[in-house]
This record gives sequence, structure tokens and C-alpha cells, in this order.
Amino acid sequence: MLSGSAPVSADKRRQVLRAIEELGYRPNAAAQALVTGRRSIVSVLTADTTRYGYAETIRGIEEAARAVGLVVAITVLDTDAEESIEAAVDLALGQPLAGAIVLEFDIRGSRALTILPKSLPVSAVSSGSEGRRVPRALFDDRSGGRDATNYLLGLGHRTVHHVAVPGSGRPSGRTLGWREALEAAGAPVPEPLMSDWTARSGYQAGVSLARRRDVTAVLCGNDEIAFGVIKGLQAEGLRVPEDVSVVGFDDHPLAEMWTPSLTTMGQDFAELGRMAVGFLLGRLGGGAYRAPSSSLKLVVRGSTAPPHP
Amino acid sequence: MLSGSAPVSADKRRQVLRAIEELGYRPNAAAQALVTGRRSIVSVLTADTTRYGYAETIRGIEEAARAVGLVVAITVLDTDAEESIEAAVDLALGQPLAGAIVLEFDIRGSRALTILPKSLPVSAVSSGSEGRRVPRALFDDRSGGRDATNYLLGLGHRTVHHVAVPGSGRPSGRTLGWREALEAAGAPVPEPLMSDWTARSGYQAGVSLARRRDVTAVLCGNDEIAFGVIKGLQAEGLRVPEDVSVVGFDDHPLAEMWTPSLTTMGQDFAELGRMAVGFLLGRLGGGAYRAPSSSLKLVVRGSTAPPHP
DNA sequence: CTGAAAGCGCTTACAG
DNA sequence: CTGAAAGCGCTTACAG
Repeated sequence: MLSGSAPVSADKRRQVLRAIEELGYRPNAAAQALVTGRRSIVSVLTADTTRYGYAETIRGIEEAARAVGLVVAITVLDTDAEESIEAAVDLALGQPLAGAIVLEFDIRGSRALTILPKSLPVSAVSSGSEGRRVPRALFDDRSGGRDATNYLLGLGHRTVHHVAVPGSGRPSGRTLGWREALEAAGAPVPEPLMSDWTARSGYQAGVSLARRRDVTAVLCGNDEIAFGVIKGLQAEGLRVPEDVSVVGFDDHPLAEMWTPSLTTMGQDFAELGRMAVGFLLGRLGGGAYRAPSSSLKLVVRGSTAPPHP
Repeated sequence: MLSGSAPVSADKRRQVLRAIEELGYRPNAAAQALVTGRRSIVSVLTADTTRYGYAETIRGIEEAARAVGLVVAITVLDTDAEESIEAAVDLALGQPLAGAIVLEFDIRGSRALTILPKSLPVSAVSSGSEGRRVPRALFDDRSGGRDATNYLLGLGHRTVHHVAVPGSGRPSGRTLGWREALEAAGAPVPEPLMSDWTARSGYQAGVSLARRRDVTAVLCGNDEIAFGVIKGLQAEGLRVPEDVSVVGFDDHPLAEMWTPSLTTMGQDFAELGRMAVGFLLGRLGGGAYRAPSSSLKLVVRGSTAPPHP
């Protein structure tokens, strides 16, 4: 009766429903799942939950999942070690899952993706499309890196320096795009500075960039790094954008509040998360699905200018 | 045998385990949950997942939960409306839950807490301890607000203005603490400016504070607001801290990178999240449990100074 | 020591 | 139209 399949007199139905209400009865979820085979948990596997891109993606996933009655379970991949990733995947698989979504922004996500069982519906939000064939909501940070670099070259900068985020084993798409743009323009390709994802490491990079005389433009792997780079440049007495132009990546909510406000390659992460849920529901077979192009665009603000003559 | 209860010959055991490995067999989680009654999902109910305090708290919850083999399910309370909160709670309760943790930082969390069934183990991370009696990891933002205000008064400011975050129906603890400190010192109590949680609304507040001649010190309800307030003051030609001192709340990772770096009342949200998991496991009866005092402390940086003579 | 049976709490097809 | 039975995939206590 509770499932609405058996017809009952309106009277009786009302009585039962009231009893349910009063006693606070809830059907046993485990029993329901067992008998119907319906699973309502989507597991999200991710290396991080708090940084802007990750957190926004998760927000989009949760929003889309909740809209169709699914609950989002989060399991953090807290080291790169194979066994810790296996343990996290095992923990996630211990639930009755409708499917899993992997945030493939880093090496941990890539690894988790390879060990998830083939039998489980899986999709990913990803900045690359190598390895196992699953539906991926791709954000094309390669063309983003290319466009951002071309924008700086177009302002008249002779070349563009780069502070890179860690890739998933190989250079990130934005780093590849940056290099491509420089090569296509015949501009010198400086060695990229490696960074983690934090403003603090960006600060270090900013300080060392400031000590070179030839730096007039810097593309940063994300906005937090860009914030730090700007601060590091300023600490060394350089002005942004008069002496050095800085571009970030992601369009962090504080980008417009920075001093100077940050020019950045914006990305709609929540939209990517919603797409990944759609893939799971649509049971698409595999391959990569480009995010709508609207989701990646350069937001020009105050941190960029033509080079000082 | 799988549960390890029945003794089997080592040989047979190995064979079976290999078969399990090869076939990728996984016990049906729903069936296990049904028969053992063991639940391994902790549901987190929260108005937000991306802002600093919320995201850090969730990170702590996930970390502590994973350490004991529990999975964290997240359900966002996306409006204040009673029916949308009920729908979110219903969705969460549709899973076989070990318990639920409510982030009681706002009106939505408070409401969710009141409608969760009495039969479910529940704990909360909270900045207040009214309403239903559940174990709460309390962060004492009231004393934090008091201490921050006293710090500014101690620098010699005649009074301290305040930009408030939304409370859960009533003023937040930090707002109450601010008022108490002013009253105790016999200082004038200016009308607080209301804000949401964003830097953008802080900016508006900063601009309007700059237009008054009497403002020399501002306590902000969180760091994002403080970032915006600083930017707004600067936009109106005032210098921080020379003309106006600004204090934030939370110790956001970018606080040290701001210009000037932000003095703020730091809070270890992840620790509060871990505590809430502990409460769930320990099945504490109710009431409020103060977070270790180490978790709340003033971090003095560059945004505060004695008033201009 | 091992295998067969009971039972967890539901849903659904089926007999009455 | 209604009630009783079968069965989802496990675990555990129990008979052999």
C-alpha cells in the first residue's frame, strides 16, 4: 500500500497515513534497497573538498543529484598512495551505490577512476580525457590556457611566464595550452615554475619572478596562486599591472575583490558537476563530453595591461 | 565465511578469496545493512558547502568519519522555507543512516535540527545551543566577539563598529559578544550593519562606513566580509589600518595574503567537525560541549593599529 | 567442523 | 478487491 500499488479505501488509507505520521514510521531504507534494487546514493571521489574548483563542482553535483532524489556521499582521497586510494574506493563501494563520480583534477582522481569496478556506472569531471573510457564532463583548460596566453601576447608582451598547478602525472591542460600558444606565436618558452594549489606557494613564485628582470606577464594555474603571485611581486616592489601583468584561472569569488582585481579564465565548475550527474542518469557509454563553451571564458579585470614601454 | 566467523581450511579460504578477487565480487551493501542492522552513513545537513567555515567543518567530519569506516552523505538545505528543509531531511532519511550531523550556523540548520526524528542519533556543530537538546560542538563565537572587540578597545579605539552575518533567527553569538564588550567598557554601541556572508556585501558596508567620520575600528562577522570592507574603505580613500582598523572572523586561508594582511579571530572548524563525529559515536545524551579553547584565538596581523591621534 | 535454515524488513506478483 | 506468500542477498545461530 505504501508504494501506492494496491488500491485501498480512502478511509483506511487516511487512517494508516495518520498512524505513520504519529509514530514517525520510516520504511527501512536497507530493506527497500534490497528488494527494489533501486540505489539512491551517488558516491563522489575527490582529492579535496574545500578549494574553489572542487567545492563548486561538488556543489553542482549535489544540486543536480538532490533534484532527482539522489543523495551524495563524499569520500576524500587523502594521499597519492595506491593503497589509500583503494581503501577510499572500498569504503565508497561499501554502500548501495547508484553510481560514482570522480573529480579527475589530479593524480588521485585518475587513480581512483582506474580501480572502480566496470560494473558500476561511473562518470567524471575532468580536465583531460586519458585512461579508462567513461563519460567525462571536460573543461577544456587546454584551450583556456591557450586563450589566456594569446590575450597577454595580444597586449604586446614578448612572452608569458607560467606558474603551474600539479597535473595528474603529466602537465595540466592549462600548461599545455600555454606552451602551445607561445610556440604558435614564436615566442620564447620560459621554464614554468611549479607550485601547489595555494596562495602561499604562489607568493614564493611571485617573489622569484620579481627578481628576474625579463618578466612582464604571468599566467597562473589557478586564482589562489595568482593572488599569491601578485602579493609576492608587490612585496618585491613591482606594480601589477604596470610592471607585470597577472592572469589567473577559475574566477574565484574573491578575484574581483583582489587589489588589483584579477583577470582570470573563468570556469563554471558547478555546471560541470551537474553534467556529470546527467551522464550517470543517462548511462552514456563513455568518452569525453565537452562542457558547453559558455562555461569557460576570460574575465578581464585590473591585473593586466600592455607592457611598460 | 566472509565475515570471518566460520573457521575454514586455509586452502579453501584462499581459493574462495581468489575467486572473489577475480570476479570482483562485492557483498550487497543493502542486504548486509538489513541483516546486521549496522549503518555506515552519516548524513550532513547544511545550508552551504563551499564557504570557508562550512567547507572546513565538512572536511573535518569526513576525515573523522572515514577513519572509523563511515561514509559522509551531504544534503544541502537550499532555502529557508520549511517545506524545502523537510524535503531535504526526508531525502537524507531515505538512506540507512548511522546518524546525522547538522551544521547549525544559520536558520536552516536550526530548523533541520528540530524536525529530525528523536530516534536517530544526531549531533551538531553550532554557534549557539538553543532548542533541541543534542550534543553540540560549540564554537564560542560569543566570547570570540567579545575578545576581538576588547582587543580593539585596548588599542585605544573609542568604540568598534560591526558588520554582522545573518544569525539563526536572532543575532549571531559574535554580534552578542561584540555588544557585551562595548557595554562592559561603557563604550557607545553603534547600530550594526547587516550583511550576508559575501565579500561583495562587505564592500557595500565598507563604503558606507567610510562616509561616516567617526569610524576608526570595525569588527566583521567573517573574513570575506572583512575583505570587502577593507576594499570598500580603500575605494573611498581611507587607509587600513592607519585610518580604520578592521578585524575579521574565521582565519580564512587568504587572510594572511590580503593587503593589508587581516587580523582575525581564528576558528578551527575542522576540529569542530571531528568533535561532532565523536559525539555521534559516543552516543552522548545531549547538551552542548564546548570546543577546546585552543580552537578559537585572535590572530593579529596588519589590519589593526591604534587610532590616528 | 560443515551445511542447511531462519530471518532481517520490505515489495510485488499471485492466490483466494 | 484483499491477504498471504515468495523472495531480494546477506549473516548468524543451529542442527547434523
